[in-house]
Amino acid sequence: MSVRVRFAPSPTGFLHIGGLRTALYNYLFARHNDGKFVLRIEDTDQSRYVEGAEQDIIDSLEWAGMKIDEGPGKGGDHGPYRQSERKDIYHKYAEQLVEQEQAYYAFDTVEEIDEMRERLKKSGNPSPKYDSITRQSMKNSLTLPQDEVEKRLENGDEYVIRLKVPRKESIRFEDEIRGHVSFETEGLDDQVLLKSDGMPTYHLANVVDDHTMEITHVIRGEEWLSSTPKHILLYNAFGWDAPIMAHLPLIMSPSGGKLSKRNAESEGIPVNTKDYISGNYEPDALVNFLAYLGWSPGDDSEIHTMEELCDLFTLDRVSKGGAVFNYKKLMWYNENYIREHSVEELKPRVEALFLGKGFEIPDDDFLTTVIELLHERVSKVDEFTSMGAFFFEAPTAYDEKALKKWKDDSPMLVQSYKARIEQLSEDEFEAVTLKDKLKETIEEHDVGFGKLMMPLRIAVSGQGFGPDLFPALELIGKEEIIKRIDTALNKL
RNA sequence: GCCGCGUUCGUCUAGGGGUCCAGGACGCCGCCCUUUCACGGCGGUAGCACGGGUUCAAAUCCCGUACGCGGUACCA
Repeated sequence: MSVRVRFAPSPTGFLHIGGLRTALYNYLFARHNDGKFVLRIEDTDQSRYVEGAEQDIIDSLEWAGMKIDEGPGKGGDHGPYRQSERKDIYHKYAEQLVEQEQAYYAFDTVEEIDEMRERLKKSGNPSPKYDSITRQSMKNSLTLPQDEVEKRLENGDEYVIRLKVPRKESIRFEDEIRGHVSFETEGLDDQVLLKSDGMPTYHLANVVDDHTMEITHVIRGEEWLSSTPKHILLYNAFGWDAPIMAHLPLIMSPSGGKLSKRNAESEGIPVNTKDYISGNYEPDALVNFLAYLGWSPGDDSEIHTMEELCDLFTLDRVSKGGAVFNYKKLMWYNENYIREHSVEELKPRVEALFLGKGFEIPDDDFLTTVIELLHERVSKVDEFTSMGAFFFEAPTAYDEKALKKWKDDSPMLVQSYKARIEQLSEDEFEAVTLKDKLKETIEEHDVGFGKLMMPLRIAVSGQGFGPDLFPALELIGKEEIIKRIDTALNKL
């Protein structure tokens, strides 16, 4: 049987980075096994539906380099791939369960259920359930006379369909990642399968879809582990074989807890994939990083392309414990990938970034040189424009920290250097010569290299760090450099 | 509360009874390279949650405790 996996997010907002990793593991597993990667949109909660979320999911997957085999907009033999378009299917299956007496209609209002729970709580039951005991005193097709049930149905009274969860039964299953897992049905509510708005709940829709879409492996976050017995119960009720389950460890925030908008952004970690896109992160770096958050190939390797990851990925190497998101490691990956990308690869993106900042690029050689000069020093592609702005315009301000290196003798030294390079013709204004002139200057005044270097760098770029200075001076050109030195001498 | 899952350096992890006084990576620190900033190279720092078993031998197996996380909805 060929492998089919699915990524099944709900369109309730932008795609979360944890969701992206779940998608990634599904994708890697599919590719590794020559299987299919299906996207299914779980839009059964109309109140939480967010316009544009589905597109965001699709865009995010594409950006990260995951190709969908079947899904909305893409098509396939198992559609539709949006749950809101499969209502009839769920109805049919829910009714089937009622007929089989494995489920029943319930007419209780939310208020009535709350009341029941409150009452039981007061009488000492800490976690009251709508279960095999309490359902006997509620308004449902198990307690109401047959004709009243029919009348209510005909009248169009609101109802839900609930699963008849057995009273005391052990549900055991094998999880690919965790091994043996078992739950008792005691402690489970009679799950609502069909909501009063006609939509299925996650549990029903998920099971029906996974079965009808012929999903072989369910790879999802650990937050679903305790729902799995409900799903097993459903598979059993339908007489279907359950797919193989694999529950992934959660991605945690450095401050503790499941990575969420709240606890992540306060740590400087973007949570939505779109933030990584607009933040100019390298998709292959993020993918590499995410793959290693909860999985490792077992050797000492760290850097792998998507293709290599597809090759290496197996579920038995996924770890069980939650993994804390390490932003610095992500940045390390990002730097690595930038360095691995050639100047030619980088060029269009960097050009767009510079243009976006309103800088005019004189010619292609100029851009090439700028990128070459900054290539090894940049950890995110947008730093080309922050670190490299001075190639295009004179510094508008001088970095305060850098200014500490602007000492009493700095003006004199800079002045002295300026006098020397002013003598140079345009042709002579090149890196080697400029460096020689600096040597001459420091020798004359008997000071160390840094004594002149730093002030010069500050005068020209406004910063205390940056690319190799002499080629930068050459690129910017004599006239402009002299001008910047004069300005600095004036201001500082 | 109840149920479930987890726990190896600060973080991601390797390791699944002897080869482990625990290996790699990020971070941090130091040195070298570079008369600048980086890159790079080299080295250092730091860990088997705790307590009981089982065994000649336990990071590895079992039990318990602690801690963390998740779930407990007509949300997914």
